[in-house]
Parts: sequence; structure tokens; C-alpha cells
Amino acid sequence: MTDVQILSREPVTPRRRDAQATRAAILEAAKAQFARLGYDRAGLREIAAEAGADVSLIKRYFGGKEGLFTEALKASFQPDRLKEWDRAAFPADIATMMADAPADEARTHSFQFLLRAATSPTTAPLLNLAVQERFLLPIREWLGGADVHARARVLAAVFIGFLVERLIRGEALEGREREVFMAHVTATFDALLGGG
Amino acid sequence: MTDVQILSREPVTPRRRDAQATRAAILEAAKAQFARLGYDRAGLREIAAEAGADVSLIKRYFGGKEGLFTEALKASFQPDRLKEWDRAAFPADIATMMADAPADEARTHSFQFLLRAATSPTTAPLLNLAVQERFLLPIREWLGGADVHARARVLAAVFIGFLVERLIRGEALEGREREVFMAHVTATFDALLGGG
DNA sequence: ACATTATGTCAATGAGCGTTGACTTACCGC
DNA sequence: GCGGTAAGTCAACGCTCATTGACATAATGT
Repeated sequence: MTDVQILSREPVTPRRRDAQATRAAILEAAKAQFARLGYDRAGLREIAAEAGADVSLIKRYFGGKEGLFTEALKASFQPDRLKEWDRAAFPADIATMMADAPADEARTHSFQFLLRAATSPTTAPLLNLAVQERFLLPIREWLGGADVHARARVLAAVFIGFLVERLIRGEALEGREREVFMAHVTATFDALLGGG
Repeated sequence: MTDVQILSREPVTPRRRDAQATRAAILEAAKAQFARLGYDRAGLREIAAEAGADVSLIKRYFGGKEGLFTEALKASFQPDRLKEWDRAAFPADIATMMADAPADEARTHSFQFLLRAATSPTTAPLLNLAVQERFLLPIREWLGGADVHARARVLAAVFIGFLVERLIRGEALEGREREVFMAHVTATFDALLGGG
């Protein structure tokens, strides 16, 4: 009790001081953790560790867990490379994609992240706005034609549905089931793109 | 402070001793809470309180939180009153349902429950099997016709998609957007039921 | 009646986690 | 060089919550 060893600042080579980089690293780690574990199970200590930073910096840079989450959510919407997609090939491409096994990539993580956010009463309202501006809007622009609002909704809904189905399925379809499945998917999107 | 009143076992009318009923009540409360809050945010104390039981009984009857969850998950699959649905009216009925605001009913709760489970790596495999046997199978039987496997998958996927969309939207569609939306939904399900 | 068992109650423990503030120290302008 | 500020580190508080074991008592069979 008498003498608490004053531990001599070891050669811990403290982190290089770059606020921007640190912030970015934390955000990246947060995106991954939130996607993988969800809001509740993701721990700030874990996130900080993965980012090679200290927990307290999360408070400094994001205010707290919620702030970090909302930022990560915003950052999870890709700048939509929807435009790269050829309208003619779109239905068939999507069909193939949905019949295959879910890719274990950042894409899937982002999607799981969003899906998770949708199912949480806390984060749902926030997600609603984000979806409006960053998801439905681009789809509308890409779609064009009459009644884009309604059609974009349907397109988004169906798209999400197939993503969820693929997620639950977990593996690629094969044989005749695959063919028929793809045919239906293609037909569905064809109908939506054809306009109505 | 001096004399802590030794509260004389008040007429607390201790719970009537009926293990089965208690177990059932806990399970019911669990289903509701898990659906509303998700696995992590749902508290055993809350669940027990809602069931009018004590926390420790959860351990006795279900082993713990995880056990309770898996049981609740199993019990969340309705015996599918799919059969009650008129095939002819099905597409239009679904369209109306999806265009409206999400009902705050047991139905919606069950769905959120399942969706939540789907997004959790822990519970996903379990859900996969459950979906196979309790969701896809009934749909197949109801559907009938050729290639039921593939068609049931598509049907389930689209159905889930619209549910999610409605969930995120949070409110009823109105005016022309509603009409066009419903028209598309109807057409989509018509195509699936028509066979192919 | 009595003993046994199943059912229900209560209080405490211990871990995990977000949050917080005090303390170092590298970086940068002067 | 020098001082000030921002970046990073550390330890601890307080809260929530699942878990657990000890205790009380109704129900049941003999």
C-alpha cells in the first residue's frame, strides 16, 4: 500500500498523432462491428481495439455510442454504383446474383447493417430518412418514366426481399430450382423496368 | 431506521401454483418482448414481470435467456393460416396490406422477431431450418403446381421484401402512389400464382 | 397428519459496458 | 527553443442485467 510503483512509461511507442486517420479507423472498425454484431453486442472497447485506438477517443470524436452508430450508418450507404448497371442486363444479372450464395464482402456487411438497423425501434426512424435520400432517390433517377415514386418503392422492396432470402438460404441454388428461380426473378424485374 | 418493519407476509396472494400456466405465460411474454426489443434489449426481469412470474423461474423452466429465446423463436411460427387465404383474392389483399401502415399486432411482432433473428449470426442457422420446415413447406403445399420449390422461394422473398419496405416506410401510402404501388404488387403476385 | 416434492420468492453476486475525468506527451506556431 | 493545444492514455465509477443459491410454502401422496 505504501509505495505504489510509479510505472515508468514504457517504450509503448504511442500512437502516431493523426486525428483524421484515427477517426477514420474508428469509423471503419465501427462499421464492421456493427454489421457483424449489431448495435447492442458491438462493444466500444472492441471497436477501439480493432482501430488501434483508445475507447475515450470515441467519445471525443463521436460523442458516444449512438453518435458513432449514426455516423457509421450514414457511411454505409455506398455512392450507389447503380448507374453502372446496364438496364437491359439488369434483371438477368440480379437473378444470377440472387441465385448464388451470399458473398461475404463489405457489401453483405453493409446490407446486414442496414437490415439490422431497420429492425431496431431505436434506429428505425433514422434509417427511414437515410433510405429515402440515399436509396430511393437514386433508384428513382435511374428508373425514370412515369410514377417513379411507386415503382421505386416496389423495386426496392423486391430487391431487399431477395437479399434477405439469399441471406437466410446461405448457399447457392442449383439445377432446375436455380433455373426456375432465376426465370421468375428476371421476369419480376423486367415487369418493373418496363414501366407501367 | 431502528425497527425495520418485518413485513408480515402480506396478503400477496402468492401466485397460484401451476407450472404449465406459468411457463406458458413466460413464453408468451418472451415472444412479445423479444419481438419488440430484440434479444439484447429484452430483459428477463421485464419478461418475468409481464408474465407475473419471477425471474428465477426462467432459469428453471428454460435454462436461461438463450433457451427462452430459442423456444420463443420456435413458438413464433404460426400454424400458418395460409390456407384461409383465397387464392383469387390473395394478390389484391396483400397489396392492400402492404400499402397500409404496418399494423402493430402480434403478426408484425412475429415478423420483426424473425427478421431480427435472421440478422444475427448466432441465431441465423437455427432460423434457416425453421424457415424451411415451417414457412417454405406450407407455402409449397398451398402453391401447388410445377416447380413449387423455386416458386415458393420467390414468393417468400417478395413477401418478405414488401414487409421490410412497409416496416421502414412506417406509414400508409396515399393517392396515386398508393394505387400504382398496389397495382404492381398485385401484378407481381399474380404472376407467381399463375404458375410458370 | 405428515413428509416430500414441486412451485414460487427474495436478495446478492459478479461480469460487462458506456461513460468520464485526470493525466501525458507529441506536435506546431511563434 | 518554448509554450500551448490537441491527441492519446489510463484508471475507475456507476449502472444494468443475467445468473445463482438459499429460503418459504402450497400441493400431493401415503
